[in-house]
Amino acid sequence: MADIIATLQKQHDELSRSEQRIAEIVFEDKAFAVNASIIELAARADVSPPTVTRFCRRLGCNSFSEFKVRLAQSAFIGTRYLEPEIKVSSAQEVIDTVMGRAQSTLNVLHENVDPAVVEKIAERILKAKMIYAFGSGGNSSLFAHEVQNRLFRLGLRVAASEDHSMQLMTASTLSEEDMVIGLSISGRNRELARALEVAAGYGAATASVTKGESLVAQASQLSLAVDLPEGTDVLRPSSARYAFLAAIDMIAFLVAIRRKDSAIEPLRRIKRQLVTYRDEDDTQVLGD
Amino acid sequence: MADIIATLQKQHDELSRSEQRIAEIVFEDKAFAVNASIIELAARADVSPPTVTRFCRRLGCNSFSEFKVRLAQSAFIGTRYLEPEIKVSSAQEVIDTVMGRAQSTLNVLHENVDPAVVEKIAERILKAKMIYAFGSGGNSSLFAHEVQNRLFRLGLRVAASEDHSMQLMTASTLSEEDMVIGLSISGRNRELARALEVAAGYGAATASVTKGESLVAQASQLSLAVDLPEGTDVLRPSSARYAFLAAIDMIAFLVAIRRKDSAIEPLRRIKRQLVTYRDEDDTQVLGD
DNA sequence: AATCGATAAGAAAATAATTTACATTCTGAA
DNA sequence: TTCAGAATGTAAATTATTTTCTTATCGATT
Repeated sequence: MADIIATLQKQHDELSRSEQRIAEIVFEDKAFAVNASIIELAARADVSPPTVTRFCRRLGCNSFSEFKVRLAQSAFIGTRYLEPEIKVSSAQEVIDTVMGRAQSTLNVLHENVDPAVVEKIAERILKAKMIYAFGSGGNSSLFAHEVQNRLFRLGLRVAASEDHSMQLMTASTLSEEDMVIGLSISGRNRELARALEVAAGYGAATASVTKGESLVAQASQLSLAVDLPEGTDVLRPSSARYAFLAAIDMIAFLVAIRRKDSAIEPLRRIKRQLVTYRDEDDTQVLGD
Repeated sequence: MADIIATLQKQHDELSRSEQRIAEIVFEDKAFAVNASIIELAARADVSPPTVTRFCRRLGCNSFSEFKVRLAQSAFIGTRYLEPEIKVSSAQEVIDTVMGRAQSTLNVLHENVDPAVVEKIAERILKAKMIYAFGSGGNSSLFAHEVQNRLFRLGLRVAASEDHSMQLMTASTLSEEDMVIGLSISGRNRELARALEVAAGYGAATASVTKGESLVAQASQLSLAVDLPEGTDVLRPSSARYAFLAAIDMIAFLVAIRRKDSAIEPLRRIKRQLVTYRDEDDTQVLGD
């Protein structure tokens, strides 16, 4: 069941004028919307109650109260994120803001992610003899290491690189047995796009997790689109991080499931090593 | 406004017998309670509707619908995702599972994070002349780099290390002007705990983001507790990642706000370099 | 420009949900 | 046992919501 605010944003253009007015108010003042009766909300939007009911139906709810419940379930979390410039100063406000943005970002990804692409990338990973994860810049290099971190636990051969030159050189040594996964938030990493093309030129499979339609997306055979609105406030932490982590999570999780039997043994071994070495409590997280 | 489920548990003993029966049902099946009408809920608890109204009032709500809204807002609603073993096989199920766990993990963090500690760590970071972020193992080393990635953008001096030996050697060179931030999911990283103690021994400030009460937490002066239930299924991706990322996000965000004026300039510079070099569209994410 | 069809939106009626007011039934202490 | 007070239910009143039906609006077509 999708987040109602996300649905609201997505369907905004398909709403009638009155409905958009309701949407506006809901969006602007969720605290009001969540507590108001249908009559109050209708009055404030200057429409009739039946229009509000129709508005709820259009959003996939059976009734106004179902709408309110769904709104309450997401409003709490999402409130702050969508409003561009909020005054934030106390620690509690920072916490709420960070959480709100993270949640909202994940919701946006959830709404837009294409299962077919996740499936295809996972399948291709399973076929590869060796996998290279490429990403540069503070964030995307992190993602490359995350890919490595996740896949090696499944007993796959995988290397990560954040170095453009290494990426390019590596790409030119590949063959049909190899696969390159490119990571880029912006999708404008020219060097990465080049490396992907070179790799493909030598027969390697290429995939990316990046902005849809971007340079990097176009340079790869498979591309999982992660499209997120990024604010303009320079102080704003890039909440895209959560979405990329989740995207990688999805791919890795599916790979794990698809090769379940052969994946358990490497994990067991890693775990045993860590436990033996560190202490006896084997509930600890794999590899910290 | 307190969480309604928490209120429910706290006031449990002061409720009458019928009210306790209602509480029971709400607690057992929140999904039902949140969607049911007062009549349905009353019927299921085998009480009359007015008793339900009285129950709501006792919990500090003015009406049944206010109660429902508060219930829907309760973070506990999200915890259904934490239920251990769901059979997952299709890509869509994987996506839903990954998203659900990520959201739940974030909810748990949101519930438990201590704003005072976030504030203290941020304040201490602002005082330090140099910051070292230490973490090892696939996940925690990622977090160390995340700390570095976030703080250098604010114009702070920061280095990350995932190497135990380097951490220990570095720790022994520090002074009052330095600060070490230790990252560990499990909190059982003995080498990290040692490095933190050594650093403190030489007068450096020490903080950690790790499991509460753990070895690493005890070894540091300030510790932001991130306590999450970790499943036992070895195939399960560690959703703790999201919570740690968020925890770091909170600290970095607060640091950014506290030194707002001086933080904008470094960010502006980083951005200008990237834009000039890469392309003209300056909406791209800082550092990809 | 006139007309048709489709969609949107409101009015009023019908229905359903919730609350209030009041009556009854318990419970436990004197 | 009896009585005060709390707890609960019944039924009425109120309020909220939805349905049905009508009117208005807009755009396309002739």
